[in-house]
Amino acid sequence: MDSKRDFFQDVFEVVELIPKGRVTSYGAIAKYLGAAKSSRVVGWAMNASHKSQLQIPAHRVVNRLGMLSGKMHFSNPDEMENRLKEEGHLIVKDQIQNFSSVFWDPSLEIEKL
DNA sequence: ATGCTGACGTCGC
DNA sequence: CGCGACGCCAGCA
Repeated sequence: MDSKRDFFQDVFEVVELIPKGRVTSYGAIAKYLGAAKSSRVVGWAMNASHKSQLQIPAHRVVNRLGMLSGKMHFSNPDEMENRLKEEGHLIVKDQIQNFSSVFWDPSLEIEKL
């Protein structure tokens, strides 16, 4: 079965599907993949996203609190915050304001094939 | 080859 | 209600 697909690959596809102006959390992706307890691995996938040739908008992925917990891992920490601001998000203290409104739940937006 | 850490989240006390 | 510990998977020393 293809269910053995790489966990990272699934994460990459979901993250790529995040529409501009929206953000999601590691846990949301993990749950969508059926691994709510593997939220850490989702973050790890983001780390690999830089290695991947695919352009993964990792800046659109934040923690449950809407905090840019992974900004420090970007080429430039300010890049994540800057990009989100360009998409119309308001960042205060490295935290996305109005996070609930811009939150994008894959399990709700993406139709299961 | 083995063990620890790491971009989180949930459960337990 | 607040703090602590565990779990998950993969990369790296």
